[in-house]
Amino acid sequence: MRLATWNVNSLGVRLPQVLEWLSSDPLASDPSTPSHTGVDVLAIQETKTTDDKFPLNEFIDAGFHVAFHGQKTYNGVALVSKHPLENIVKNIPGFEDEMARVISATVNGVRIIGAYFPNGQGPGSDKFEYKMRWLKALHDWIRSELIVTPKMVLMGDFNITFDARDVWDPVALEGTIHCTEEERIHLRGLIDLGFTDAFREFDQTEKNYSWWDYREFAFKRNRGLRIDHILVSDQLRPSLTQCVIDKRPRKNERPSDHTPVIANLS
DNA sequence: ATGCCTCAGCTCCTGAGA
Repeated sequence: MRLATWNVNSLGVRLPQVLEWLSSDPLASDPSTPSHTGVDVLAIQETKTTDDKFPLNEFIDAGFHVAFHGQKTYNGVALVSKHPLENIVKNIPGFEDEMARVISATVNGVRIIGAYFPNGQGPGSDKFEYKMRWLKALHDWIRSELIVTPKMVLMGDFNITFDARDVWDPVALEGTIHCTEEERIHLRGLIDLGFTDAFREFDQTEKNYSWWDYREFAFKRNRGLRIDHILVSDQLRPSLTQCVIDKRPRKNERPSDHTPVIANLS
């Protein structure tokens, strides 16, 4: 089962790119790819669209099942799947939140959680405080969910780097948003529940990122961050065979500032 | 340089993103 996550920064703008990407072989550029099929489940973040305007028919016509949880202007998440999506849950149960950031469903017996973690703006801000509360709520919820469905994938735009390898200039950006110790403690807290960062299970080239600022030719200069992640639970880890970042969509015209991350489960 | 792009919306400026 091939899984992917992509912050599209407006599905209204990026829908054609998403459909094109889904219909292509997302790993064709990787010589080690074992097969040539598209993704089974794609988690989308920042749809920036209300549910009544979600392009449901476009995905259905392309042969996909879809679950979505949107809001006006900001946030919004969706799961696009070749297989039926069961037991759909929106946001973190018990955590009061007007923002649409999480959507979960079971596919082929695997619990899949797609999430758009808060940005957090900067340490000391109200938004940073919200990010910390949200991360705590996510951790407590995932801990209990893992008992129910130990085969679990948590993927999305985490808005947190693991360490210096995920940061184009770790010295200059130390302690800034996405790179603070407080955020990384929460990220490691999720790992400690029994997850693996799929990307680091495999040999990767250096300076391998999933997001680049639109400004100052950041992509061309590879000034990026790795903030989009796929975490697989301990029960799924033995079946993990590959994890790559597909940089090709970042070269599109009118690209998202994020690019997809893909993991393969045998 | 609380900027540089990009996107949505009570749209020709502002807030937010990361």
